[in-house]
Amino acid sequence: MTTTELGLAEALVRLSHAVQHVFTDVSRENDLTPQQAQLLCVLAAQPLGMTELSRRLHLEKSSLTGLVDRVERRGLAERVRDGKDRRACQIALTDEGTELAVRTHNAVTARIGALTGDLPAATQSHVRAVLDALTK
Amino acid sequence: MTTTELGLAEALVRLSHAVQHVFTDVSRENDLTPQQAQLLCVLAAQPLGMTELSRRLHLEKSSLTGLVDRVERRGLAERVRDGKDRRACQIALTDEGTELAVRTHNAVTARIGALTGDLPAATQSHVRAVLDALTK
DNA sequence: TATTGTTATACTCTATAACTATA
DNA sequence: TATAGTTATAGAGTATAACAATA
Repeated sequence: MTTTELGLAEALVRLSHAVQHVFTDVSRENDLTPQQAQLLCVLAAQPLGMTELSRRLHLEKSSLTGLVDRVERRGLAERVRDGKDRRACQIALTDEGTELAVRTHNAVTARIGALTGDLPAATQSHVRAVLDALTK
Repeated sequence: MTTTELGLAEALVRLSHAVQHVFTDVSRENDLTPQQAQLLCVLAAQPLGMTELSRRLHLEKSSLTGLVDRVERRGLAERVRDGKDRRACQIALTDEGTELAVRTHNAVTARIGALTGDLPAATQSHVRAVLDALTK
């Protein structure tokens, strides 16, 4: 039977929309577009070059140029020229950008955590393990 | 402990991004923007007015006007004037729009189903039940 | 007065194609 | 030649504010 499969896929899509809405709302409250917030969250882990960022965000490099321009103009990130390869640069968050990235990330996980908080701990860790396996 | 909660929330966010990418890719293959595809999928269930659509898509009504204009211009949907309330209209898919909505929906669920298909049936239904409860 | 939907305006986001500079 | 990133251009998506028409 494929009923179970289809049902799960649809549940994942619905869930994704719900998460998306939370992310959009939180971004807004922090005066960021969802795209800017996502960029900041990716860069919070480590600085990255344009090509690698493009790959991670599924965006054309030319689309990224403007996005990075705008967060740089706001003082949230900086293009740091690479010493070895003079074509390349690393996009690094400023202190303000890092602070905003952390705040946004925490607000998103807190809001989603509020939804999942009522689930039994065993259920939470089971579902988490399954989802981790899917996105690995 | 909050470790489990946070871990689950983060897993849900990662998963949401993965689903988002699938949705974007499929939309593209069907010559639609992700926003247009989402609109079509919502309308596939039933025609809706602008105010109700705005609520479901988390968009301002003014943003929706242009989105509906573009799908209407492409012949995928139509504004049907309401007989009772002459201010209102229902947005209804054309046959072509319905066909495209179904194709997109099926492609998305198939692609996500391919990811989840390896899971044991019991795991699938368990996770589905949990996710359904979260987005209810 | 309240509600339904649109218009006007200003940005942001995105892709394609062509480009510069460096490797 | 290939790669890193940008520019030019065009269109799509979005919000805010002001508006028209109907309830």
